[in-house]
Amino acid sequence: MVKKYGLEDVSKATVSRMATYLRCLTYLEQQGASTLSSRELASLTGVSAEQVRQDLSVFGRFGKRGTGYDVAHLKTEVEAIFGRGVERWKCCIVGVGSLGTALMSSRMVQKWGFRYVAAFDRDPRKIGTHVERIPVYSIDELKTIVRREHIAIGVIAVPASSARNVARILCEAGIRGILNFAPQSIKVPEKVPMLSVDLSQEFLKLSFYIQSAEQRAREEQIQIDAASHNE
Amino acid sequence: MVKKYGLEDVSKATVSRMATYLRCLTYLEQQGASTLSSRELASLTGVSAEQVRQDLSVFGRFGKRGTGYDVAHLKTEVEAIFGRGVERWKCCIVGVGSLGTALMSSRMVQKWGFRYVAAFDRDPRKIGTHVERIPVYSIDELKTIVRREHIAIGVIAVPASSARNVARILCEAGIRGILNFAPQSIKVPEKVPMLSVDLSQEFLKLSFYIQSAEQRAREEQIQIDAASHNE
DNA sequence: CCATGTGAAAACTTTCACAGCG
DNA sequence: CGCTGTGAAAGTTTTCACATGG
Repeated sequence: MVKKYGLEDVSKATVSRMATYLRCLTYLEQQGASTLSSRELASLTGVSAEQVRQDLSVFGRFGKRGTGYDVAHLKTEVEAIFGRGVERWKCCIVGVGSLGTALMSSRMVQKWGFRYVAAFDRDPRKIGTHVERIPVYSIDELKTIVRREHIAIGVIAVPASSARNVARILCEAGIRGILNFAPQSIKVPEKVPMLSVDLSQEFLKLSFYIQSAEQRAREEQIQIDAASHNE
Repeated sequence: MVKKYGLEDVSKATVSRMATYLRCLTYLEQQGASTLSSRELASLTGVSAEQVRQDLSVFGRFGKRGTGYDVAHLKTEVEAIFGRGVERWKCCIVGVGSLGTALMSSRMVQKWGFRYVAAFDRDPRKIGTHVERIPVYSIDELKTIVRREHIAIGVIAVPASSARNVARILCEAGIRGILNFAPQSIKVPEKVPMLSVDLSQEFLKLSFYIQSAEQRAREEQIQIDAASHNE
């Protein structure tokens, strides 16, 4: 039975992997690849082949038995799952600091149909200017502009101390989803999806894994030493 | 039995949540809080109280029954788990574009003991300059400088097309861990921990969740309409 | 004969329920 | 009496194994 996506709850992990598959498919299409097997896609993304097939089967049956998947076709299907073609997503960014500016200059994001139409800041020296051709407004104008321009996505790139207030204003303005880059836990109404990316947390996690890997390596070394001692 | 951390394999999700707890504990300490219960920490981070207790119990027993946890003490313990005090982590950044510059100016990262000591780029106009007081070198000097300075963490902030090559050079230089911000799947030896953050993937995931939430809302509306029609 | 698609088993994660301690 | 710490249950995700179709 072919499942139709949307209704059923797709796991977070699957959504995350699907985005990775899409990135790989884009890369492969540029490289001129025409077909690929689940095993190849698995090896490129670092998951198992069964996982790739299981993930894709949530959304439909895209492969040909004995052959694999058609790169261009699968890419189109996965793009559709992420809403490409349905509409172009209008975005705004709150906080025109170094991170905000870096996000606005990202070509990658634009490539997937996301488009910044406004930026907001509190600093009077920034208000009225343009960053990457995007006009910078006062935060006081946020609600009016988000409503008027039908902005779908709000990106929070302000310091932790203002993040909660910005999230509240975005929700009141009727934003459809939030991407939070401030190092602060934020509660939003359940109907407004929010994803948080905390860059400093990634550093902390990495340092944990480094210590963990090095401890494992030391323990293996002790095993080897013990074994050679018993020779 | 009190488990000692390090040896056992802690799940990725637990490591991630521990980093979030640490962020909250820092915030609470600044706010002057002295103790907190698992339920409070849970509510602040959006997980269940049992989850908080289960996560913490992997590393030890830090609470007092009937009272909860001492904020300052728990913060110290969690910091220790992430390697605070053990050493200060020397970092380098490869790719002095807008994202690289934004990462270098992040005060947050420095706060946790991470310290940039070198930046690398290919652009001759950037080589020899300083960004945020950090010297910019040619990528050709990477191996020498990483080895000489004992740099632990390499941050990849170059375009996707150069990411794999940069990762290879970092590994050859004996880097201990990698944080990859390039939208590219990279393979590194198993002994070198690597975390990848793909900003454009976060946008894609968010658009999936927005559509998913809005479809759910529409279906609920149909339910309500049907119910009122049957009155 | 090859590789997908998929039920079922295994592994893992979260929640539950409550014993035990301050 | 309240809240932690923790085995065990429930729930979820991943892997396995193989039927099915090009």
